Parts: sequence; structure tokens; C-alpha cells
Amino acid sequence: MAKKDQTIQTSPHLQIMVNTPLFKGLSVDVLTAVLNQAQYYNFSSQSFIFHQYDKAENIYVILKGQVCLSQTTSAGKQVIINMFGAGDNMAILSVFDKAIYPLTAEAVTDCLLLGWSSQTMQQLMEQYPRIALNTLKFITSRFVELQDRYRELATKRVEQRIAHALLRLSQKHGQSTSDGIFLKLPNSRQMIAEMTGTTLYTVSRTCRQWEELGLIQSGREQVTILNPVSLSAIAQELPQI
Amino acid sequence: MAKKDQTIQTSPHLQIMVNTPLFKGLSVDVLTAVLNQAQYYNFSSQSFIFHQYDKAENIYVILKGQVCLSQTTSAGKQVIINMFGAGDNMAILSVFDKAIYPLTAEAVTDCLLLGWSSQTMQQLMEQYPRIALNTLKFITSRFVELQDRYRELATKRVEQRIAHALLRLSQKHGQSTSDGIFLKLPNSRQMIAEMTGTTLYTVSRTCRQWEELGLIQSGREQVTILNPVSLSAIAQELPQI
DNA sequence: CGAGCTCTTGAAAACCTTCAAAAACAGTGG
DNA sequence: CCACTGTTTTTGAAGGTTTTCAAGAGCTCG
Repeated sequence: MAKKDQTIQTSPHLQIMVNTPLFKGLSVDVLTAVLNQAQYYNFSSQSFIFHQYDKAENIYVILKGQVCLSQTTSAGKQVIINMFGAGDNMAILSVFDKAIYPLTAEAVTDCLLLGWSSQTMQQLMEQYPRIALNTLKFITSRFVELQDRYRELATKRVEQRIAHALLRLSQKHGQSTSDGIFLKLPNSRQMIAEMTGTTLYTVSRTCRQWEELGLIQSGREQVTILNPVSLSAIAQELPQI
Repeated sequence: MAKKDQTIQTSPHLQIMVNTPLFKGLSVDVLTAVLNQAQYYNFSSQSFIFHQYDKAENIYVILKGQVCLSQTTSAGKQVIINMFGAGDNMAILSVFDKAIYPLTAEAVTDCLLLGWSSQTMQQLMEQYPRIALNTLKFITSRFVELQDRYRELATKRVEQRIAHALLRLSQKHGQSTSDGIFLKLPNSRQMIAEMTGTTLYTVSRTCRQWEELGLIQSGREQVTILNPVSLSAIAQELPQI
């Protein structure tokens, strides 16, 4: 699935590298050194970047495309832990020896990634401690985020969780249009269900209801958020505006 | 609440320091240097070590006692994220400037902690990069753990989650007795409920049922696990043994 | 021995899932 | 262009799980 490709022009991607959490604050020289050690990877839509339980070999930065990170339970249910996009770092734990991917990464769209092997990244971190500290800071913030979502899952009702998930998705992956924020998601009801710990039926009913109220406009594999403010009010269970 | 105390004999605690994730693999010299920068803190049972939203100032190692980490929702519900004990590290994110505690830490029993200020730990990490790498490894493993619990919350029924919570607690905080593994928990039904995202009523019913089946023996503020194997089968929804 | 917790229990209600089936849609090939 | 196919979404009805509310029982400690 993955095709290595060394001939891609780096200039448009440099901007992403400069801003990605792992490499923030590095000098151009260091950044160039880091880039020289990287390999480009292409993954086509719906292909797998890595599988849960595989030996963790690479650490990635996403340059282009959208990646879905999910876990599968022993009973076969899927849970989507996160959706990543351009600029996001992935598979941090690969820097540790004998690490195992704790989840599966699937390309939702065609993706272009930059990757470093375990050993390469270990060396880079030793050579440039700033990278290690950046990584620590990044993973800590991800940890805090996940804690918040854990609490949400433990305390909020399905409707609120769906609202929240839509808002999070729209912030990260949405495109502003004249109507509102447009979201393209393959198999959207199913996906939203797996992000919020519910079923596609409940998501469908909830979205339908919101469509009736004019909060969203939804169709096959896409949702447009027309009224983020009301949606946010639902997410927090505030009295409706 | 906190009383600083510099006169405590370090010998019995040194063993804990050597094995705590943050300081694993450090030479005795380095460990001594690290210890010299630390301060001892005493917290009595039920006192707060820090509050959610406070400025994060200290990073801790627990030497003695049990600490409950919880978040409070805007609606006032509590969610217990973790229970820590001797040897555990706490409030890692304090090493970052302007960090805010994302949760509240309450001493469940009388506690003795070792603490370092933000700046001190930053300096230590710069001076001994091994500490930074240890921290990265530690927080990564905590992250992976939390992901697993997130999935559990999203996919499993209450009964299974309670079983899992009891098993986790017993592993970490239980005492082996002739009958089974004994767990002391103040306000146990309520606490278990807050750990599993359910209500104390449901926990009570579930525990009662397990007691009838002879899997546990439960009383006021305590639970003894008599049959961890069956409990584990319930947690995984296996056919009963 | 009474006050205040903690825990249990029952009944009703709310919430959500499951199952089944139909409708809507996109893409394909004739 | 249209019928056909497979996928995605919607909808209804039934059922299961869990919460909520209310009240009582049991323990502990001053």
C-alpha cells in the first residue's frame, strides 16, 4: 500500500513541518537535518497505515489527507479514538523499543506522510533534546484532551456527545462555506456513532431531528453545521437559545 | 494542609524512588542530586493536594498513601480518572510553563509525597535528559492505558465496567488475605460509580448480586474479591465458568 | 442511643439499542 | 438515459439496560 517517494517538492510542506508540535522551535538547519532523515509515504484512501498490535516501527507527520485512528474490541466493535489531519503527529510511541501500535490507522482520504523509523527518531531526540521535550509536551496535551473526552463519555448523554463530536470535527476538518461549516465523512452516521460510543441508528435520528430544527443540513456522507452556537448549547446542555 | 518536612529518613523511600517511572535507570549519584532538590509534603486523609484549574506548580512522587484524581463537570458530577498509590508519579504537566492542573487530587489516606517545583524539574530534565525520556515513556504508557479505558467506557455495559474497575483496584491497591483480595475504599459504592460512569444505585445492585453468587464479599467502605477469575470473565463478557 | 453516613431495594421512567424493513442515493453498464 | 446494484440513511416498534426517585435498613461513632 505504501509507496516511498523521495522526489516530492518540500517547499509547500516545510510550512507544515515548522508548525507541527514535534518540531516547533527548531532552527532551519536542524529542521533540514530532520527532513533529510525522513521518508515520504503515500497511502491511498481506505488503505491502512498500520494495524493495532503490529510492531510500532515508524513515527509520522501527516502532510496531506485525513487519518482515522480506531481500536477494535474483542467483540468486533470499533471505536474511533481520533481523526487526524495535516500537521498532526502520529504514532509517537514508536520511539520506544518493542512498542506495539495500540490502534489502527486508516487513510480516510489519499494521504501523504513523512515518516521516521524508531531508531532514526531516537537518534534525533538524543541529538536534539528539544524534539524530546516537544514530544513530551505534545503527548501531555493529547493526554489531557483524552481525559476530557473520557469524562464526557462518562457523564453526558448521547445527544450531547454527538453535538460535541460534530463541533470538534468541524473545527479540525471542516470547510467554511456560505451556508456553514461543511464536513465530508465517508459513512458518516456509522463514523459519528463510533466516535461517540453509540449506534448509527441513534446518530441518524439525532441528526434528523437537528435538521428539522435547522441546526444542521445533512446528506449522504456529509454534514453541514448551520448553527454551531445552538449545537454547542446542546453539547453543554444549556437551556436552548 | 501541606506541611513541609525536611527531616524524614530517606532510606525506606529510596527504594520507591529507584523504581518510580520517572527516575528509573538513574545512577545513585544522580538520584541523590534529584532527591536533594525535593521537598517532602504531608497531606492528611481527605485533604486536597491540588485543585482542578489551579496553576500547576509541583510535580510529585507518592511515597505513602493513596490519592484520588478526579474531574468535576460543569453540572457538578464527579468522575474519578485514577487512583494512585506509592511509587506513582503525579502532575507531570507541571513541568510546562503556565500549565493548569486538569483535575483535582485528594488524599484518600494520609499521604507522604515528594515534590519538585516546575522550575526545579525543568532544570533536572535539562541536566539529566534521561529523566525527560523516562517521563515521555511514562506519560505515553498512561496515554495508552487511558485509551483502553475510553474504549471500555464506549463499548461495555455497566456490569462489565464495574468488574474491570474492581480488578484494577485490587491489583493496585488490594491486600491479599486468606479469603481473597481485600479493598478498603471510603464511600465505596459512590467511588466505584464515579470510576465507571454509572450511579451508586447500580453499583450497589451489581455488588449485591455478585455477593449472592459468592464472587465478592462486600461491606461498608470495603470489598473483598473472592473469585477474581469469574469477575474477569464478567469483565470480558465470557460465558460464565 | 441517636445522628449521620452508607448501603440496599422497589417501582417507574428515561434513554438507548436492537431488529427489521423500507427509502434514498451514487455509480455502473447496458 | 434508465434500470440495476450495492451502500448509506431513515424510520417504527419492541425490548433491554440504566437512571431516577423515594424510602427504609444497617453501621459507626460520639
